[in-house]
Amino acid sequence: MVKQKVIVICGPTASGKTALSIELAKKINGEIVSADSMQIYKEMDIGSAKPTKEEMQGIKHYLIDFVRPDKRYSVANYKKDAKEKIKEILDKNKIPIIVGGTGLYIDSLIYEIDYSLVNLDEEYRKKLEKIAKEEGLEKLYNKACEIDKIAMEKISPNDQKRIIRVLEIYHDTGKTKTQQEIESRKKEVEYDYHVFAITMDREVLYQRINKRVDIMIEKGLIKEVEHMLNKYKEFPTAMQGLGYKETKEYLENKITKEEMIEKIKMETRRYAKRQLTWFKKNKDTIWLDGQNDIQNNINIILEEIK
RNA sequence: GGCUUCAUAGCUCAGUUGGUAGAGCAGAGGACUGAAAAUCCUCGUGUCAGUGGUUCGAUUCCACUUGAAGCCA
Repeated sequence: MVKQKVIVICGPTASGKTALSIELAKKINGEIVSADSMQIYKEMDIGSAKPTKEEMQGIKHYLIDFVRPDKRYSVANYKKDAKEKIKEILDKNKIPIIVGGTGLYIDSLIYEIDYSLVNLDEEYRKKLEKIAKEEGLEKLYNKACEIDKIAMEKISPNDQKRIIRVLEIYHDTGKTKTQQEIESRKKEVEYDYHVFAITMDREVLYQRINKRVDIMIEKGLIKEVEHMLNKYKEFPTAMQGLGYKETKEYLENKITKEEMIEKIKMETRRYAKRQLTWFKKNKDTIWLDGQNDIQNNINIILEEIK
């Protein structure tokens, strides 16, 4: 049986994914599944550059604006939710277009990674974090090395998150991370993914990022963050979003407004760089020039998916 | 106008008792399997303001020039 086509459009922040994907969806009768770890959150509209109703032009968007900022959400949830939405769209005889900048989320789909093998034990994680803080990360690092020497060759003694993950996997399953990763990729990839990535001249991209941050401030990013901080108590992941943590620092009088703006710009530029590094890894990706005319890029996509 | 201080990497500044120099930040490259807008790793040659002088040798000492800051008039 021939696999059904799914289009993926990725690329760094501010590269023009939204505009391109909506034009494409109009042209091919598609619907959009977002792959963005911040646009999932409700009330985080300005800072996450969520597309507005007008921008969407009637094109249906999924996995945007549906999680409370005080809830935890992760790739595992995303993989499950996105697979559901893809199926829904295909059942309507439409073409799913995955659009976003979160590389990890995209990879969970295109490599069909199974996250259901391990359960998250928040209590155990907290316990490990406490040990790291009080007795030193080195203790956890050494323990992780005993459990999974192979995985630890690639993990720095300073990388707390990944060290803890090695221990978590072992704690929950009795298996090493190395074993678990092999098992997580046993399933055959269900769809025929065509991956497109947008790039452009670094200088131009950075200018677009700077401009976009200025616009976010004008649109009321500070008010948006103020509102969130008043409404919710905890932010397991939402407050690590770019623009949000810096605005929070400003509201707490830790930095000036100017420092906040510069910091958001700088961190966003760095983020864009990391995104490009991630997307370069996939050798099957077809690269599009974001400075090209949108119709041009759509033609390239149409040619590729014929 | 006079005096003083300063002029070193894109920025902020160390430093060289005279043997051509190094941090932080910025920037670049990379990694990434349940926090991923997160987390982590690697990377430092620049007419040491300019021109002369002293010296085997000057970014370092001296003179002048230019620029900046401060003080006095």
